[in-house]
Amino acid sequence: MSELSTLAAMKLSNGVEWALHSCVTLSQSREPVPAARLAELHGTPPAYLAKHLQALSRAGIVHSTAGQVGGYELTRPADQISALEVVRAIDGEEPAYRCTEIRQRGPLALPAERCQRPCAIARAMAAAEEAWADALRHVTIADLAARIDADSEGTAMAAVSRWLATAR
Amino acid sequence: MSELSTLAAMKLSNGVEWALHSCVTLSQSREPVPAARLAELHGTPPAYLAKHLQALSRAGIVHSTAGQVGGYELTRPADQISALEVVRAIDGEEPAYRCTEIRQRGPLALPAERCQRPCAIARAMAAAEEAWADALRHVTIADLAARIDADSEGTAMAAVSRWLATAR
DNA sequence: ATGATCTCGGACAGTTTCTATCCGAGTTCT
DNA sequence: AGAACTCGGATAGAAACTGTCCGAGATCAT
Repeated sequence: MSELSTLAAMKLSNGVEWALHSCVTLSQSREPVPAARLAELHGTPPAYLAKHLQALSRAGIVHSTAGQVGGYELTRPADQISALEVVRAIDGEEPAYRCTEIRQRGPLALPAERCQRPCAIARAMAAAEEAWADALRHVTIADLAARIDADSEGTAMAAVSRWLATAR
Repeated sequence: MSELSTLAAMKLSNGVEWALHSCVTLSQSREPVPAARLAELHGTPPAYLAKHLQALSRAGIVHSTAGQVGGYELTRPADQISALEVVRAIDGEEPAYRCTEIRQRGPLALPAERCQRPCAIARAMAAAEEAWADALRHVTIADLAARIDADSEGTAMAAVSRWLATAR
């Protein structure tokens, strides 16, 4: 009788973590930062991180510049970019719970005309996701940077700025 | 310039929907209901639904009985089973966001002794997931059944009970 | 008591999604 | 104008989800 529990879970794409850290890092530099440099700082595969940065670019969160002095930079001040925007840019806009209209199938199927409002189960799941989104909507990249700095007693962000400026 | 958006999203297992509907259905019957019968009612693949019902059984939400008059039944009153329990049973206990400790990697890696508290980004994501869980924790299977019944003006649950009792 | 029928339970493939990588298009500096 | 460096999308590999099958166990009829 082994307590074999499946630890699958509502998996959030791994790139979300890298994207959030990248945005916090970018908030500490006014000059464009190449993807390879972000990958080196975060210890992640360069090519794969680049793919996620492209998603941020498409979402209008960062702006990319090509060429020798190119790289990525935030399009707006860090206090005007919410964590929710970043998560949605990487993970997609589609809700986690997708109702397949079970009530319209089987021997007790309801007619479509009586299913204009989402079913109660879908409503409950949507409300939960809205609570999740609200929590992330009110957290900005600037907030995250400030908290990380506080955790390190004000040394972390300065160290990042210093590292970004050196060894270009 | 096609607005090609990736609609991947924090995908929640499809079986969550079937499990929630199954629990609502089981709340309308005091006798065990076979998996094949639930699948017929919901219009889902019988064998695959059975797989998810096994997960509910392992989580202690339903009790299975073998044999000719066997099937699944709820282990507790429907007002003592939260939607969160059902979702967790199917989708797993692991949080959606998994921190890989980026701060401990790269040239600016922090020593492990200064990383006993989760990093600020992980804390923000955990808080959002806790808000999501709270919303689902306060919704019971009985609530869902009552709301579905209200949506159909009090006919849906009676129809389910009637269908379960017939054509055995 | 025995056999047959019906049930659940875990082990077995197919398909989609995520992970990871490479090379071409465009831009800047020499 | 040439060279070096950057982003961008198209291309393989791995993991997870989706779907299915057959065996183990229990109940009812004989």
